[in-house]
Amino acid sequence: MPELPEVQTIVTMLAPRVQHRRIVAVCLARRDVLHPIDTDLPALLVGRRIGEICRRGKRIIFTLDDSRRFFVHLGMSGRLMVQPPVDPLLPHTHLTLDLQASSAPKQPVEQLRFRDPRRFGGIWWMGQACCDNGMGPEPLTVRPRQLANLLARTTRAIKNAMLDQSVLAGLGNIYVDESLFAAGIHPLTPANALDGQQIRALNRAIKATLRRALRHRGSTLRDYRDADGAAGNFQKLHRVYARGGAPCPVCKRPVERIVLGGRSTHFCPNCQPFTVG
DNA sequence: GTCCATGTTCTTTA
DNA sequence: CTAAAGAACATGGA
Repeated sequence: MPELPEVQTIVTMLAPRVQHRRIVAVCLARRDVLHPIDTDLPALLVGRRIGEICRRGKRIIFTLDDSRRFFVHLGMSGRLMVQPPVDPLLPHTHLTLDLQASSAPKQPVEQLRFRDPRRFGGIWWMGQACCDNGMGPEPLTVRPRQLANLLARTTRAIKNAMLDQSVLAGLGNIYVDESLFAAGIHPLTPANALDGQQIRALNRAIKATLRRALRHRGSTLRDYRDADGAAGNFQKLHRVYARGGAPCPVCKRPVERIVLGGRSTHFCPNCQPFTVG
């Protein structure tokens, strides 16, 4: 569910609400969302203050005041919300952190809650480690030359290459389809067959698509909610994603839906012609 | 009952 | 051997 714009929206909201607050209690409802599974989370977290919160790919990285870190990945259905303890605890709430009230600007005791019905997401204890191993560059800042080098290394369909987090970290099914449409590139084009002009178009399309999605607070198809439980708005502006059969917003011919790598892929055959060479 | 889903990782195939 | 394709994971909604 959550791709870069959704994850970034949550991080931006979370930062001012949890930064510098002390964790006074930890409730882990089930262990299998925690990695390594035998991590003693209460011992590591209780008494610590939360420092910086940042995003890397689709990961939300929390740095503690002892410079140790953990990250949360939301998987398909994960949510992170900040709410008062009196709010009813919804099913599939796997982790709750009680955050101390601060005295200065009157701030109530609040809880940071992680819910994830499908449990594709989870919490990863990092310690002092860096989590960049095997992760591709950030799509918002990757240089065209770097993008060209990454894509030249593989013959896979460009759609599959862009979904690979070791190529680019943060894109998912929605933003790959939307970026390829904006760039006018057919999703089945072999990644190493893109010419210089297509690479430049794709580089611009990825950044423009992500920035627009960020302005609209991400896409809510079904599960995604921000840190206050509010839906995103960008789904209303999708041009091809989940619009199979609907008219292309540019040429009005029907958007096509195919299955690629076991996942639905949407494109306009007219605006994204298949050309190799 | 069936099919489908925003992600990742392990297994199988070429 | 490597790269790529496919299956599996768990739950809920249509």
